[in-house]
Amino acid sequence: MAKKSSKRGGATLSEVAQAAGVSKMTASRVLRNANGFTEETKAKVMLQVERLGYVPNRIAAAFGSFDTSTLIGVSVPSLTSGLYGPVLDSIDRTFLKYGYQTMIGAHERSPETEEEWLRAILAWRPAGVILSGRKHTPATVEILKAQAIPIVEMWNLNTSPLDISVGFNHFDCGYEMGQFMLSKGYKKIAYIGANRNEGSTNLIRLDGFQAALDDSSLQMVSKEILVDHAGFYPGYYGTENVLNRTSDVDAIYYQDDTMAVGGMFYCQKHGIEIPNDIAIAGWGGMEITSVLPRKLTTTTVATETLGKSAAEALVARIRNEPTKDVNVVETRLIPGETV
Amino acid sequence: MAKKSSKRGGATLSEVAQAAGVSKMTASRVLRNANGFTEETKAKVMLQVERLGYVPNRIAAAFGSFDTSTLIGVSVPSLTSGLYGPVLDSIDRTFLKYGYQTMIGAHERSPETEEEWLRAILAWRPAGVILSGRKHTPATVEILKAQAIPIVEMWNLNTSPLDISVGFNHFDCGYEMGQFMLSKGYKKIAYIGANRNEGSTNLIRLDGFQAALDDSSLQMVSKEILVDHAGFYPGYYGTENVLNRTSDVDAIYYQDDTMAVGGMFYCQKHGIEIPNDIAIAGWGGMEITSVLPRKLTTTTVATETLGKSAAEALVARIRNEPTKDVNVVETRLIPGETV
DNA sequence: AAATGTTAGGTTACCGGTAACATGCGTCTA
DNA sequence: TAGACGCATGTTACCGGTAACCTAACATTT
Repeated sequence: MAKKSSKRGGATLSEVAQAAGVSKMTASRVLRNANGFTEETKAKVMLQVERLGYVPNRIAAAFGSFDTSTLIGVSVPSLTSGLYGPVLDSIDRTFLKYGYQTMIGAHERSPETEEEWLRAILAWRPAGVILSGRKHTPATVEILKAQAIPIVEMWNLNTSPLDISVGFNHFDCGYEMGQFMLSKGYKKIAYIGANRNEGSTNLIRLDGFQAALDDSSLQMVSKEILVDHAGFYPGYYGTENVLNRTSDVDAIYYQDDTMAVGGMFYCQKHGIEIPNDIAIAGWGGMEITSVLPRKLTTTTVATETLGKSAAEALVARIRNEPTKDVNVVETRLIPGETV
Repeated sequence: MAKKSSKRGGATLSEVAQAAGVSKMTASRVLRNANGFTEETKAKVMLQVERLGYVPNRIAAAFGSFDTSTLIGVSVPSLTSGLYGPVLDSIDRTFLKYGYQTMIGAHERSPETEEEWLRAILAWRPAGVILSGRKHTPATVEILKAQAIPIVEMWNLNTSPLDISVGFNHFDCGYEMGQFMLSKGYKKIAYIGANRNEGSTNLIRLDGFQAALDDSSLQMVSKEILVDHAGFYPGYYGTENVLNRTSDVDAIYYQDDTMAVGGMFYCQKHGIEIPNDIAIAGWGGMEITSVLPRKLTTTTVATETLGKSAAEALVARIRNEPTKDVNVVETRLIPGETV
């Protein structure tokens, strides 16, 4: 009977309107809570909405008028990392509160994947996008300019953002930790990290750390950057590498807490005392630090705040409310007991 | 000049077609790689696509014909958990390979949030959805039936799924671990977990574990289920609670590896030897286990496989290819050295 | 009482693609 | 060589909402 069933399941607005005995425009007004209808009319419409199990077709709505998009694209390097999870949770919750849906993509730390993802997401005409990572392909920048939509660059603080930047000052994190280590008298300092590509913000922390050492004219004794995701095992393994190469190390700065914990376990296994034999420090203030036998020296970052701020900045920009272009999210060095 | 600029940035298909000197239908065919055009025509169209920076409007496309949706909704309890991350990464990658976009939502372990999210996502008329968690509200089930779209229930194995189930057999995981502990002679066994609500699949593992104990007519000496996310600190804290309550415990089964590690740290701090004084076991085979001084007794789960299988099953169903309704993803008990 | 404003509600056109069908032209077969 | 066929391409209608505009009824002002 149904000729092709181009329509699936749900009723359409017209059907709801017809059942309620009003025009579909009136039904539309009721559902959008625009004004121009009586309580009585509203009741009639809502009754039919309920009865017919009407699910609005956001596609048609978005199609008709571009300003109505409730879609936000969010790109992160990875969903696996311990730190992006909380940020995404926070972003997701915040946008939900404001009535937006998020479409998350993982670009695996490659600007090319990011570009590919961006093309896909822009095809859905989102109201705005959140990007992370510091490098974009030239094409990415071109496309974004052409579409002229609000953009938040998140995670790394960018003083000349495409549009809005919300992030941590990674350079300062590294610099501060470098100074802290130096102030404690360490002289034979190593760095251990793990990166999949050049654009990673972790390297900015290394730059800051290096700068602190440079300021004291101190050479780093060893630098190990594994081609891998940051994690417990890379930390363990990286430590092994560094200590096999140069036994003369008195402090190690790790890319993040998971790697630092990996290093701690290596030291524990090999009878190396922390911080007497070797001092270690991480970054991120991850949950595991709360159970370590010795409080880890690290930098805590407010992932929840970052996500919330990024989302709120984007919403404000979408709504043409005033917003700062550059937003720093606070980080705090925790002295701990391992340095 | 532009009257309202309802259009943003990009060129439309009509503009591309006009520039190429063909009808928009022909341009559409070229872009969709449908057949019915010469190489020469294709070249003309592609040239203009390139020149004008054309980004197709997926909304309009999806609007016109419902079978074309390339959108997949994926719902998980949380983005923060260490285990869902890899699953999502894997899902995302797999769908990308098949030309679908994913829209991820976190439902915070509440069926009500899941329902809310589902309504939002269905408004976008996705080609299919992946849900996790075992409980859905009655309304959720109603809505899904009305929409008649392919569904994968993921994470927990469900022998009578709404459509397709891809998951781990949590009951067996628990049962196996129970048997394993019993086979090692432990008699005073406790369980420590952390849940935010009733629907959590973790409780199924507990059921299985309990069943193994029941089979040997053994009573659990203590059971601690914190109202929290699973994590290192809840594991630490839960252990403290249990051991303060009953010192007479010789083995603890934890909800997952993070909690087990938290417990390990508690024991380490209090001079409790593992496994001599207390045996511990976790679940998940998380990355941290690779650096522990003593190999953790746990159950490894193939998160990558789960994500890939879930995505592939959904794609097959969408394309009307044959698919099994119930797909078990393997789990493996790792004896380790802590039991 | 006429002019004016206000408000609920209807009408029309359109967003940008794609399915379905129509057309026109060259090629092959009987 | 007529007729049938195949193939590239054009034409039309439509998807489900919403903006913009219009109308009619009633209230308010002068």
